Amino acid sequence: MTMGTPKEISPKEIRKQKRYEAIIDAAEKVIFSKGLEDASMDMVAKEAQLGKGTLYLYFKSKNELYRAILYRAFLSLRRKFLAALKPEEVEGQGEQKKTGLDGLKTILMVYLQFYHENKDYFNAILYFQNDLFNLEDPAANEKVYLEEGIAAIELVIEQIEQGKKDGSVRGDLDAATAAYTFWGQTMGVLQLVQKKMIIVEHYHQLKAEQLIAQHFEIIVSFLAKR
Amino acid sequence: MTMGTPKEISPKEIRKQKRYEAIIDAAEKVIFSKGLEDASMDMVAKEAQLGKGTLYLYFKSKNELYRAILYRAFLSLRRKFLAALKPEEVEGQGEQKKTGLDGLKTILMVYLQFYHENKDYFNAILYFQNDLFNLEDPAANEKVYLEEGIAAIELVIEQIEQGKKDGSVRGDLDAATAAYTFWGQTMGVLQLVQKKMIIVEHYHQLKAEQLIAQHFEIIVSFLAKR
Amino acid sequence: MTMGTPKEISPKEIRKQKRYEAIIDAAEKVIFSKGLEDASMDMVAKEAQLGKGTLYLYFKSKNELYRAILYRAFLSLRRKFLAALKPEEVEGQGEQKKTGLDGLKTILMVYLQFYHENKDYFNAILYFQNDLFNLEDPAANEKVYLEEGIAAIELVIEQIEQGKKDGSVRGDLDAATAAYTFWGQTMGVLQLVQKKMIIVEHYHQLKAEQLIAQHFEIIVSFLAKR
Amino acid sequence: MTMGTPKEISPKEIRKQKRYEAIIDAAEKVIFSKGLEDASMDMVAKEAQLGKGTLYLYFKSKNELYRAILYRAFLSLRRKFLAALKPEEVEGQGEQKKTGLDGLKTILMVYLQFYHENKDYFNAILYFQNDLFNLEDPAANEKVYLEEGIAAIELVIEQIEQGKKDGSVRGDLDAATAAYTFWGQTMGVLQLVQKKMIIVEHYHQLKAEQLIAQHFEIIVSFLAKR
DNA sequence: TATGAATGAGGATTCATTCAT
DNA sequence: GATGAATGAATCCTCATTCAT
Repeated sequence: MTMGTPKEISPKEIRKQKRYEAIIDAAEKVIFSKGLEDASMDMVAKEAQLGKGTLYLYFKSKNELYRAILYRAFLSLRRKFLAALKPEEVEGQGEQKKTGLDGLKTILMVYLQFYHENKDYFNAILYFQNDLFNLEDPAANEKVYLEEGIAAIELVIEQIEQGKKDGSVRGDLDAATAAYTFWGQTMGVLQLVQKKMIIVEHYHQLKAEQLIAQHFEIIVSFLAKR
Repeated sequence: MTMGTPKEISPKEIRKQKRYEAIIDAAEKVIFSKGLEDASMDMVAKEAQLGKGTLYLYFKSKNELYRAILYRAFLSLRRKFLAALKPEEVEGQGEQKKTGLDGLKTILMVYLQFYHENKDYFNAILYFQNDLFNLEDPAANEKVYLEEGIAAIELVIEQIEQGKKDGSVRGDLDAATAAYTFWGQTMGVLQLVQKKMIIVEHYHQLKAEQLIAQHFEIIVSFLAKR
Repeated sequence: MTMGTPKEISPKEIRKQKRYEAIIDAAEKVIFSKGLEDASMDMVAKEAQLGKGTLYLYFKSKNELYRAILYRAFLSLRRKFLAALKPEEVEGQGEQKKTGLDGLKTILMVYLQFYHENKDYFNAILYFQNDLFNLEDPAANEKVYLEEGIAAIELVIEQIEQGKKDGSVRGDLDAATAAYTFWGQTMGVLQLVQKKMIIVEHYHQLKAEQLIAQHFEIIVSFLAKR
Repeated sequence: MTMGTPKEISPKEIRKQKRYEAIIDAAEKVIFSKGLEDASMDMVAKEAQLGKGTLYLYFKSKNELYRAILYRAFLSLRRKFLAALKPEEVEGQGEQKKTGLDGLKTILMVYLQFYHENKDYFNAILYFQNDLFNLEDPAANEKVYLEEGIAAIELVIEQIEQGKKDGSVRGDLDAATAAYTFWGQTMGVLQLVQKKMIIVEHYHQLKAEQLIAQHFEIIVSFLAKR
């Protein structure tokens, strides 16, 4: 960010950027605690200690503000993926080679961890998942958040392809198809766990961990099959 | 509900029941065409040709009305499951024995068909799935719809257990755990297909059918494993 | 309901009608004192001592409310026309025959009086006059106020035709054309008098009455020409 | 304005004046296309490629900006009057003598032409006409636009007086009174034509041209009377 | 001079629910 | 039982104007 030379960001720009982030911070605080629908722009403005109009200087609608949060959510998720995938440098041995399957397991683990530790961001993604979405309508620059999400999924695709190459993953898969299917399945299971576990527990005495473990097993055993 | 004396339902009761159903009919028409949020009680009342107050004699809130629809959705789904599972009586041969695995495949197929042919009910279920749910809050009698949903899942559980017995399904599964996991995964994949396929198609040129087929393969191959 | 005599308005209907009028009363009070733009529905509701929502039970928009006022304005104007045109029964002599020209003079006088004594209604009409109007958009039943206005103008047309017949008005006129032209001219002069007299007085030391008298003379002398 | 020393206008002054006009240009573009209410200062600033604050260096309010447009409108109208009144120099014959009545006819024709060809400016004047006006409130220098309007009317006054002298116009008129009355009448008829012709056409099958011709006839016949 | 970031008041409308009749 | 009139909270967004830089 502090690039050194070429760009020389003006202090004005910096202040602007800070405020931008501060508004998202405030929005997160309000939206995560009240829910998107029940959070009003007034509340966000108050939380951010800014005039309501100022919010609209930075985000042209409440939805845009939500998308900024979504962007953060996807970005955070992808970064965790990347961090976890980065070959660990174990002391004295250099890099550890990881198979594609290992990578996929890692991603899955990270996802579950993300679900546990970043419930708010996870819910933002979940909300998005359930939102009917029209690709055409928004100006191109508003789709950044979307591309961040796609980028996260592409990491899964890459690992599947890697696995196909290194033999850790069955070779007959279409990587993209499999990746999206896994994605959907995983979101579905976590949604169930997140929103309906009380019922499941009540009627069948199951624990979230069981479902998650089962899901994990299904995916991994499928990938590795044969 | 009116157990005890099965016969002698007063004509009053009958009229009441008819009106009850008529209101749900009206609610479905309105809600399915406008969406839950955008459908007002006024519209439902008009559609049902009843006073708005009357609605509240039968359903104590808009949500209750939605739940009645949800009940129908689950009921419809379960009936389709049952119908498809009923051993076909092929002429002259008596019943066809079906393995648990066959039953599970059938259920999955029926589910997919349900998704295609009953989008409205499917969406009702999907909406419910995404709704934070608190078991405690509603009066006991409002949970009927829930139990109908549970009953549908229990058909899955039964088939898994049947499969374990007849050897068509791997024996190490916990039936309930697997059933809920499958349920979650399936809802997740169909949610993705339903709400985000435009994006998936746009970025990775996939078709809904591919994801669904992949999902089907994952589940079946897992069940049958070994 | 209580049939008896064909019309027999139910007390409910009466209450409804009363409230309807009461709302318009309140709206007039608020709108005439603050101006249409600056009058809020809240203020009207408060003035009417009703919930804001109730207003919308009777008028489906603020504009509709304004139109109800406009209707009253036109109705009031037309009634004054009618009352003034009604042949006076002078004691002992029976009806006075009035020529068309007399009728037109009467209408003009009444209009001027209306301008003086019903400034608020006059301004409502003036505002309407300056409002771009689209015939197509409103539901038919919303145009009642318009037809009331048309009816007022038609009285002018009738008098011109009457005058052509009885010879008091020049015979080469197209009654409708003349009537609308007079209407436009009169509104224009009164608008000037109403809104810009201060300026006219300041720069040319004229009085409203002079302009009005001049206008009167122009019209009458034209009508009677030859 | 800058009388006194006609020469030596500093380049600074020139730049200032240019910018001043450029802002009005931008304002016209925006206001004429969106309407006064719907045009925002932001839009004007963008159109003028200036900072929003800069606008306020040249015009102390949005209204002031509108008045500058109004000034142009009146100026344009008056210039057209002047141009049309200027005695034509027909080749070989020297100047044509024109009577006052001719001049008044000319002015009326020009006005109608102005209405047709400069609808935007005409509407600006119309809007002004309908605006309640308070002579006291504005700083003296803001009334320039007003005086431009007055100047236009004074041309009418002059022509009436000229006509009284040369016998083409009846001698018993008060020139100022008549001029303002004509002005009001004309604005009224054109307002009707501009805003309500759809209705008039709908209910009485009249055409704008008919009303305008009728108006013309009324005025001219009145002026020339006897 | 020029800028443009910040402000915050302001308003029409909808709708689930109640309750007197 | 039926009704439907009444309620009033709740919310997004715009925009003229100011003022620190």
